[in-house]
Amino acid sequence: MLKAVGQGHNTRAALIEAAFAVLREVGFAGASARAIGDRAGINQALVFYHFGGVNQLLIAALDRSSQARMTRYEAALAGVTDAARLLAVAWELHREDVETGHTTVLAEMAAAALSNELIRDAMAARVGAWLAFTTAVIERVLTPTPVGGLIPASAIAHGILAMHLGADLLARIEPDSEWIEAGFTGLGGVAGLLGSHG
Amino acid sequence: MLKAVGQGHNTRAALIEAAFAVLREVGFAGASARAIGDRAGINQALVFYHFGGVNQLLIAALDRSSQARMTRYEAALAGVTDAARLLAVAWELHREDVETGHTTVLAEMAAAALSNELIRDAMAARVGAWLAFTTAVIERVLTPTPVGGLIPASAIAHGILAMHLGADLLARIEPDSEWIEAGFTGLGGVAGLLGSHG
DNA sequence: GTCTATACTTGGATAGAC
DNA sequence: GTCTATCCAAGTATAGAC
Repeated sequence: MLKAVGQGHNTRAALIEAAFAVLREVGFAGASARAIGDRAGINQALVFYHFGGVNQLLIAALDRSSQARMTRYEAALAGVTDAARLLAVAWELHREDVETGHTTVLAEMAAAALSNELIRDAMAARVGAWLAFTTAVIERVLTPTPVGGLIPASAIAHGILAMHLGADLLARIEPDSEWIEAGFTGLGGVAGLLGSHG
Repeated sequence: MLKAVGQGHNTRAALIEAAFAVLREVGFAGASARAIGDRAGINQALVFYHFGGVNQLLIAALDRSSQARMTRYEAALAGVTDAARLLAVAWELHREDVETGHTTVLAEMAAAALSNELIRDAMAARVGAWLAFTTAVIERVLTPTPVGGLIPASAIAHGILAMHLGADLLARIEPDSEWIEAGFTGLGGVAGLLGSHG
């Protein structure tokens, strides 16, 4: 099964990386084959040769982003069982996501999902995986606390993902993002308040 | 100051309404002058005559949407002072926003703000007003409770807006939105837990 | 596998008739 | 104030040379 590919793999990877960068910087509306090709220093025709279309390339970029972050999240949250530590790690992971643009790309693809069936289906698969993962973590950490019985872990997971995406949208307009840190530390206080009589 | 305008006002209003509808259904990416004109049964050239460009029309639609909802919110939240009632009213208002598409339009414009300065500035003004309003409500209701001292009202307001927008993005992909109601009722339970020893 | 060239489509925007 | 006609720019997609 030796495939005598030359530059093929490199080009594919370069296009995926460029697609990610363009998606991050000018969003779905600006993510044309030309913009991505230019960004990668590669002819726009190769977008169609390698991926069959622009949206398919964007989905490939989403997949790579999502997979990379999933590995990171799994590693960072593996041993976490108490709520205080979960908040600290989650805060760090969120910051990483925002700074590296992964959240922006996810939010842009979610926006694009409104009118594009291909993207919507691709997003459904990825988001489903994230919800399952987050629900499992929440369940593990929150079940023994008093909040555990009040809100289903799955509902909390949905809320976290929504907040994650919404925070990115908000940051484009209101660059002052201190509220997130205030929220994380404040939640720690609330957890203490609840724990003190659990 | 009698302006002898004939159809002008009607046309402007029809275009704004059509812009809202298109934004809601196919998002910013699909909101072209032609799409909006067709939707209104009006020639696309009038978009430029009346508004100077597509983005300006979209901003006018955003403004109308935002203003209409602001009046509604002010009326609905005027007399609310306790947390349980706030949750109930907020849940109803959120549902209205989602069903009528106001949230989707806001989220699409937020997505567009990434690469469009005009839209970003317009959004900044509107979002600023919403944050101020929400912060005031939160402050009034939450200050006397134990949570009041832990998280600044402004941070909570940012979180609520982020969740509002994020929930809309999520709903495009995961149509199952029961988690929101579960979250609202769950929060009521948490409030009770905190109040029982405040 | 990559490039150039090109056909085709859509969208922004303006000029000019009515 | 509204419409038709039109120009121009940008984007998708394919064919064919290398």
